[in-house]
Amino acid sequence: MGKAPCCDKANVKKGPWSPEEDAKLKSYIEQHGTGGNWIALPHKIGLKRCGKSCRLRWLNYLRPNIRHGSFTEEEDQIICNLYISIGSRWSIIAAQLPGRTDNDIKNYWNTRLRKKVLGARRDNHLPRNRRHSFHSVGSGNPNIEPPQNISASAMERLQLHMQLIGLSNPFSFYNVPVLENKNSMQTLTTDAVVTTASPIQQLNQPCFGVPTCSSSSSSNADVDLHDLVYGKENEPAKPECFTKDAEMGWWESAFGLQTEEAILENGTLGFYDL
DNA sequence: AACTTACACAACCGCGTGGCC
DNA sequence: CGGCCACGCGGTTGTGTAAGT
Repeated sequence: MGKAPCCDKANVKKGPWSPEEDAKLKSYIEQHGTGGNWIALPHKIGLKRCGKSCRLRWLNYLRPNIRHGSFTEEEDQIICNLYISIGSRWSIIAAQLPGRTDNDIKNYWNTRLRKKVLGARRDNHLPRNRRHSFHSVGSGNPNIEPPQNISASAMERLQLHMQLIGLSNPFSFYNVPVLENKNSMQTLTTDAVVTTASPIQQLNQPCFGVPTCSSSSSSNADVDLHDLVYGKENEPAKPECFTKDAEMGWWESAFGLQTEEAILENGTLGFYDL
């Protein structure tokens, strides 16, 4: 017994929205709101669309103050930092980028930013259901087999993290017996990353690649996230928010919207799910 | 010019969660 | 307390188009 479908699939239209449909939905919601019931909404307007589809269209496209178009360097950095910290919690990441939708950010990460950070990939030749799998994430070394019990997302974040702390081979630690299984990995994560400092403190550490206020932080092998994304050459001026007063954490200066306490209270930071 | 490949973005699907009865 | 339902989220797929051959 499966879950009941949210709508009568035989009688709903699928595919791209027409301008007429957009106009209907937009004008109705602007006048009446959603009424707290997306399922009923398309019937009220006379749209042959699933309520879920209406909701998605509104949230991702029709809603006021939506920003489309290219992402700024500052947004790139925020996305990268948060992805490392919390993984693919796109809605949480989107909450830090006013005007951006989770869908937008997810697409942007999957199609462009990931390549910027982790290197170009050529996996479109793979069947759809094999895209985004771990092996295609560009470690560049086919001989290194990742452990199979770690999610692709987690591995990707680990890889990014390793790049940021300057390890040329992101999987080199698999040579260490104690790290060969996920439990050990969890131990590593828990002991070495999560509990040694508050998440905010961790993020203020160079190893998270955050462009700290002391931009000379890149001692020895540390790699600045900005360098990773944009390269060291032609280094543009860093966003002001990342070079402000040393007393202001990068988090506060970058996000401003939420205090560290609020973030911690919301449980939105930490090195999740590795 | 025609065809193929790669890319970007929109939209769909299925599942987890929380509110309500 | 348990079941139902709608919502929200993240993963995945579809589609249009630009770039390459």
